Amino acid sequence: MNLEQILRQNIKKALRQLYDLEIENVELQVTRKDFEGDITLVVFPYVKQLRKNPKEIAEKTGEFLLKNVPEVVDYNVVGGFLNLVVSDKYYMDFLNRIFSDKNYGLIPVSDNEKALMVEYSSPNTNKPLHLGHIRNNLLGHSISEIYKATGKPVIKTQIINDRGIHICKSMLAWQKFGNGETPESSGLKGDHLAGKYYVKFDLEYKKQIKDLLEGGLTKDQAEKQAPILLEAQAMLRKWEAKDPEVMKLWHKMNGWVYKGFEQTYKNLGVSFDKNYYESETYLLGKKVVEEGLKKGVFFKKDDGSVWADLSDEGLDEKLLLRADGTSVYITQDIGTAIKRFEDFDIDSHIYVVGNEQDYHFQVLFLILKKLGFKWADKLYHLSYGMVELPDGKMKSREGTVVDADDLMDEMTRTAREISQELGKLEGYSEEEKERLYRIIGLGALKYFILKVDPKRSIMFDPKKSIDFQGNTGPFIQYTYARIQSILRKAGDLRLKNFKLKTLLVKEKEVLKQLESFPQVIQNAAQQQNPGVVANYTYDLVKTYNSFYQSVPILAAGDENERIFRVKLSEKVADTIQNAFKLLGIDVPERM
RNA sequence: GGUCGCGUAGCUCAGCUGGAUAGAGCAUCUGCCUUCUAAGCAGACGGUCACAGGUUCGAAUCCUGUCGCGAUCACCA
Repeated sequence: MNLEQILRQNIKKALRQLYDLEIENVELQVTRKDFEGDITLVVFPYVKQLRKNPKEIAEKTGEFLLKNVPEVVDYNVVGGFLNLVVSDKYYMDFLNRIFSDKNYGLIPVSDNEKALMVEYSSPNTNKPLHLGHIRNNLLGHSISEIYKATGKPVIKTQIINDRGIHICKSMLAWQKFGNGETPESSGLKGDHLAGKYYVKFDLEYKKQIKDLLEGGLTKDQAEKQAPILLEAQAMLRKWEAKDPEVMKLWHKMNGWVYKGFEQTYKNLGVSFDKNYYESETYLLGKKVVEEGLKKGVFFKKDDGSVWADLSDEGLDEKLLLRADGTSVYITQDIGTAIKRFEDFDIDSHIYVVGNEQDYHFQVLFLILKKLGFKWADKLYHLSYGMVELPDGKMKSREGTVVDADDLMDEMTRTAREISQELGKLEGYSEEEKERLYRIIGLGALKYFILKVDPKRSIMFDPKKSIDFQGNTGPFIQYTYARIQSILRKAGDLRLKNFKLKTLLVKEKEVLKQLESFPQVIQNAAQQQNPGVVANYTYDLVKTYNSFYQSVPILAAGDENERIFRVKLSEKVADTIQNAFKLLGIDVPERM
């Protein structure tokens, strides 16, 4: 039982014995810095029922706790706030209790609980990944790790949008203008190569539209009749008919792209347990929709198209199958969801997808519920905000996207420049240095993105570089590295036992921070927000640095103090590492 | 127009399951490296929590309305 539970229990007991009052909620909060104490009970909620003044209730309760709870060694009352002072011994025992647990705060994944599936990334295979995908990937990876740390088994997946007209566009452009160019011949990463031809298609398409407009066609006509678009549509039909030539080209170019994605994912530090491909699942949904039609869940219009009527739920009618029988986006998602629950023993599913698709998921979940799937109310959309540039949203057509690979390289470059300027890496090989620059550069990038509440949009200004000072990844990594330096010098002090009478305020502050880590993980999972972990880590580090700066550790006069402070420091470092693991950020031994 | 989300310091963000005087970082300014790594620490400056009502002992937080920004309402994905 932790301190908070002990206190809650005893406060209930106190009110019962003192006033014969049964209460549900005990409102505890961390005592504000300007007051003496560690934990504060707010007694206002009981005032009305008891018809006594808050000060008296607080006094009596404080007295009771002081007498009956060994961890409470003093109290004071300010207005309706009862500030409790917790014994130093409690915190020293706490440190001893958690010290040898390297995974402090992380609950081992349970083997008898059903898994949660998390879908993220979901790229198109016609262009490289950009900053928007980075946010998506980091959120997906981090939320998976956070759930695992609460003991929940997690299966990470992505749906790869590998078919459709947009894929044909880059294929066609490569066929027409590529002259057989390959990643090997050009030195381009496969996904960038495909992206290059996707852009080429668009240029040519625009040119043809312009010509047609000059030839006297309307804008609408020109957009629909441009020869290159007609060719792309013809190619899609051939693809659906499994034309060998087209399939061969499709396999070849997608192969390039997958290789490129693999490298980007590796650099970003994310991975998947299972891939789903749209080309393999897009037919599944059709069957289910047709069954739903028979059961009367959906209806057919005169032209033969199939719809879901969601007007009872306050939404519109939604198309599920076109008049010609072909499927639309949501049809495929229906099939994919069902397949996933068949393929794996999962009880819930999170889709990490941008908030532009809020409506889509609302509809998807409703339809699955209408179809009678029990798990339909265990589907969640982790909806996150867009990454915006100073002049608006990223638009791939307008060339304003921030490329994922470029950005990671740039972050590494910045880390290298700063490191070299500071020049603290004597004795490191070039290889070790380069690895370190990556850790720091990516740490800055990942923290920058993950510290923000997912539902908010992020402002990214390419002209301003991401900070490496203040509330940043490198700041926290730096604290970790500094502690490692101390631990290297501390020898076997960490293994000894300490005997102390009292703690300094700064020491106690750090221990209080450490104590809340497990609860922070629970909150982060519950809110599906890695930012909770990021901000906690920052607070922990701030508190530790303040201690570090004002209290000698290895230079302390008394050996018991040295032992205690080394152990405390080690535990802070462990916790930084564990917290950052949840964010997918590495920590360095030196920097 | 309907629906959803957001609006906190010059900028980027915490705080939002109601609690004490609204917190950080960046930027600007002041101190601190002969002692464990100064990517640090200590401090100053900076706020009508978009606005107006309401609920409450108490509202940045909950409710209603207004304004502003964004997304969405496709036989695109």
